[in-house]
Amino acid sequence: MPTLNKKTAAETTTDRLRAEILGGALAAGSDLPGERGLAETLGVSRLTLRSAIARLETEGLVESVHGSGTRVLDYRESGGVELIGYLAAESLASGAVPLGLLAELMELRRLVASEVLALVCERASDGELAELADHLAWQRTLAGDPEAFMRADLAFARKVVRAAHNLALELLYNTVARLVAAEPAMHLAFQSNVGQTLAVYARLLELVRAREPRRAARVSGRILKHLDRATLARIRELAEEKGSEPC
Amino acid sequence: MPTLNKKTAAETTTDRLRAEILGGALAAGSDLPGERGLAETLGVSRLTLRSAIARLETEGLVESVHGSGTRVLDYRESGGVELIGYLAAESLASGAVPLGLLAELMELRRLVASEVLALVCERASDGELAELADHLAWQRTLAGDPEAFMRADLAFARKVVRAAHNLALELLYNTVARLVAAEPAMHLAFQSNVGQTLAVYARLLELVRAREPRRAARVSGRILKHLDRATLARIRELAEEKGSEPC
DNA sequence: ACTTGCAACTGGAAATACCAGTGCCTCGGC
DNA sequence: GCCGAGGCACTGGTATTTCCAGTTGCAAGT
Repeated sequence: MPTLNKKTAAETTTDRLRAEILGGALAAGSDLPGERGLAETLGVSRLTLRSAIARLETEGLVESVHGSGTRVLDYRESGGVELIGYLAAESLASGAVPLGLLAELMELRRLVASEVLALVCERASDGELAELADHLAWQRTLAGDPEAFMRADLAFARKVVRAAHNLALELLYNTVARLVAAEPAMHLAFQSNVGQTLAVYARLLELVRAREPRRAARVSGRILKHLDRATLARIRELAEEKGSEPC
Repeated sequence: MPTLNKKTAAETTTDRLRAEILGGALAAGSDLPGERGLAETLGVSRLTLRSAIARLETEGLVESVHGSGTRVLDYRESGGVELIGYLAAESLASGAVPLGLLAELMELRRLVASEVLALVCERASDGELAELADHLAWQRTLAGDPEAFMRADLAFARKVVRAAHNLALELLYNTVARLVAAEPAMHLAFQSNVGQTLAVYARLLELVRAREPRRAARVSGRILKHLDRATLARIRELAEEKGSEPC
């Protein structure tokens, strides 16, 4: 078996520091300890630490100033979208029932989706729509395999976005798709409501076929809202089951 | 005067490699030269090169595999949102008239904005709305100073997004705001249409005050579409003027 | 012809030394 | 006593070197 689940030291360090920042252990506005000292504390070389810090800097969590130091920033003010994944995964893993951030993420996805569908109405070729239908038929056959289903689901979303013919949207999709695929905790959201999801997709496809952008945006928004609500409810059920089982 | 415009070597290297990838000089699917050789070619230490590559990896432009090599990826498939800035800036700087990507970015911003405004209708407190009005009055006084106006504009957008009470949306805003602020070429889009922009903001504020989400989404979408079109036209004018001047 | 294993690549990590900004703190002049 | 200039002790940034650890492919032995 090839390399598996083996994170590099730099990644591990990045995750650790990020968790401490998002968790509040490293307060926003405070200064990070010096690289030399911190490296020793964490048990890694200064080099590894630096690459971790560099990564956090691109994520908008810290800011390094040559000669001065490295300051922890407020992620609400400067954190990038990539953080959603970590935050949502945390809210899922903590077993907390609120699931606030996951709900907000779903809301964002929903809002963008309804607008995307409107664009698809206007711009997609008949060929692209046919391809979407084919994909959906194929995806239906994967309902039993959660992992494969998730990949198919992401691929479907990509095709939809691509049919909107807007590169900016496609790049945004890439970011979201990556974090969803990377965070195992997020997979739950895909496995918990397969049947209803497929049914909704079919309805959306019909909507798009009608080529009425305005209506598509409105109706799809409503449909997806229902779907998300059901999915969240299902996730809560599962969490409670799991929580009361091992006792 | 303190440090100014002084990019670190790693940043310079990152930009250079990114430009070659986005420009197609380094074809997607091909392998990057080995780190040792490439470092010498670029005239930097292997360490600096590595940090540049690490950054490109987080942006989804390349993929490093221990023992194998570093492969160039197709940014359309795996590039993150952050790339929009570089791509848009390039399309602006190249003087090309199409401005395709900038238009697509504006479209994305517009779609999200109209949905955000709908949320603001539902969730913003009266205090938040009042604050928005105050901010707008203040921003009006800055119409003469492009730099300050841009910052105020970004701050206004942030307040609007915050009033939607959705953290995921706020993080998305952070990403977009950062790239806009970082790319000088993008500032043009803010300076080119100040008067109309302020007028539009005032109308949007009225819309939100009416507390009718559906209508706000619909009308704001239309208004912003007009504004974006006018701004693009203005940018084209400026580009042509500048293009035919130095001859 | 197939398998096995050993190089010779690749990237990952470390230790060390040095460069370059910042800021405090002291010392000297006023 | 106050104020400013300079130096020193931090900070992060870069370079160099050495070694570790996967991956790949060729080549020798079966």
